[in-house]
Amino acid sequence: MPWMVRSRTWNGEEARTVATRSKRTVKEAPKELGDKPRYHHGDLRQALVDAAVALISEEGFGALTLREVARRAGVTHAAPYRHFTDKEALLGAVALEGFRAMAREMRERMDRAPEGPLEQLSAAGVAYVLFAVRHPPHFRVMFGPHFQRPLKPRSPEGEPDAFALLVGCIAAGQSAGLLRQGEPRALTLTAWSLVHGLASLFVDRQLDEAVQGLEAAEALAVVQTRLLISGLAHPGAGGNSDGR
Amino acid sequence: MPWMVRSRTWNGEEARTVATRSKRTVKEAPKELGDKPRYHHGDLRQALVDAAVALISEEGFGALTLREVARRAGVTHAAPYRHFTDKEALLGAVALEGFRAMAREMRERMDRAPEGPLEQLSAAGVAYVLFAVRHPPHFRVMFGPHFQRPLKPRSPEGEPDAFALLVGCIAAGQSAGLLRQGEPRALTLTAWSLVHGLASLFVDRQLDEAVQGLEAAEALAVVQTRLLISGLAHPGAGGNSDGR
DNA sequence: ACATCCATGTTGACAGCGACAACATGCGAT
DNA sequence: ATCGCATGTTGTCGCTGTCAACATGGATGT
Repeated sequence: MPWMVRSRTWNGEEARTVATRSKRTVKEAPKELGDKPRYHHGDLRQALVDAAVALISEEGFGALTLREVARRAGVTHAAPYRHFTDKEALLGAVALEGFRAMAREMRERMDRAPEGPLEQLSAAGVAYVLFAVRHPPHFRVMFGPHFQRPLKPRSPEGEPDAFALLVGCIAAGQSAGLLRQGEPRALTLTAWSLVHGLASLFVDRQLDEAVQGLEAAEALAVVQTRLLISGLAHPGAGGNSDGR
Repeated sequence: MPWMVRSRTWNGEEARTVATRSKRTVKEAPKELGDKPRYHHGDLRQALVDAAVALISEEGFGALTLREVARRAGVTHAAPYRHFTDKEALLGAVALEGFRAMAREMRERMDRAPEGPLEQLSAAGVAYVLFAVRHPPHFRVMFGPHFQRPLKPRSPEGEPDAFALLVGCIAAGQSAGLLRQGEPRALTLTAWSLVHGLASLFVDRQLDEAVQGLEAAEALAVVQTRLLISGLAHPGAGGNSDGR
């Protein structure tokens, strides 16, 4: 997962171990060998988050078990409780990581795109869909039914989240005269719904088998975003005028 | 849940019992009284599906337990295995019921709408969103991450499913000259993504608190569907032409 | 250098869960 | 009236989430 940044110091050897060791018990290695298992892990919290993501990706949501996550991280079954109050808190950390990474990927793709508001909107929408396609576990945890309370998606730092990026694009397009006027929140919801729906359909495998590849997903996202923009750009003649 | 039709014979007394008894143990009533608990339930399969939906609605997904479902249906913990091979099979029955009900609600609203292809498309889209808002447990099970295999959503009988209804509306609008020409599948995917995204955002409570009511949801769905149609109706000038 | 504190990890336990096997019951076909 | 088999029950197993009590060792002040 190269898009992931370590928040604090990270032991590379342990990271490789986590990525390599699949399901075997941690006790397989004698305690006196070269990769000595230190009593204190170093960054167990991040290791648990990574292990949870990998486990969801490999075995599905039904296999997501706090004990298996601990096993993959090389600790005993109660160690996660020193970093997360319960299973839902671990999933909350995964979701927060996802929200931050999605906003970052959107910002990066917008930086690489031309400067026009429409191009920026297209880049943001495509990046939204591509994040879901590339990181289904994060996306599913972020928007799935796994939390009791609404789970504030806003990133706590000053960086704008995905929704704020879309809002900014729409507002810029409107003030530049490139998008139809009107309630900005309605247009933003349209754009958000479209990209979110497309991403959800991809992640939940509701689409044809032909469009399951990564480049196919990108092509489809580009086409859909272009359709969205050309629809939102249309200035007048809004809808059928019957009041029903 | 008045929209639900019983597939086979259904004992009204037992149904009321299931709807009324919340969490108490079935053993509370002596075995010799008026509502004698028959050894054979009558329609335990449907009762289990109903209990699962009610449980998800009341306590959330984390509380969905085969044993609690059995408890609510008034049977012991192993009885569900006579009707479903495992927990996933019970959820599959919930999903199938949801797909059928959603298609039916869409057909009903389309029947009540005016005859034009655009009005039919609008009715289908609004009904799609409203089904999700009114029946979140079904919607979440239908499109959630709860199944290992893709879960064919097509209804086995001859009735058209939700996707087929959208396809038909788009094709009719195109042949009537009311929607832009082009690949029908792309336009259909646009419409599907929009309504699916809007429905998902509603169900997952990602929207502002102000738009959580049922009538607010319907108003928003109407606005969004109208935006979609006016966007798709625009005949030419499709998008920015740079190849990125 | 060294004692000490406390964040971090371990061991053990408990109730609840999914799933299976063996058994019991009674509806419906004969 | 009988009786087979679909349907429901009882008992069990390994696993899970969570908590309490205990163990370890890195950081800190002197």
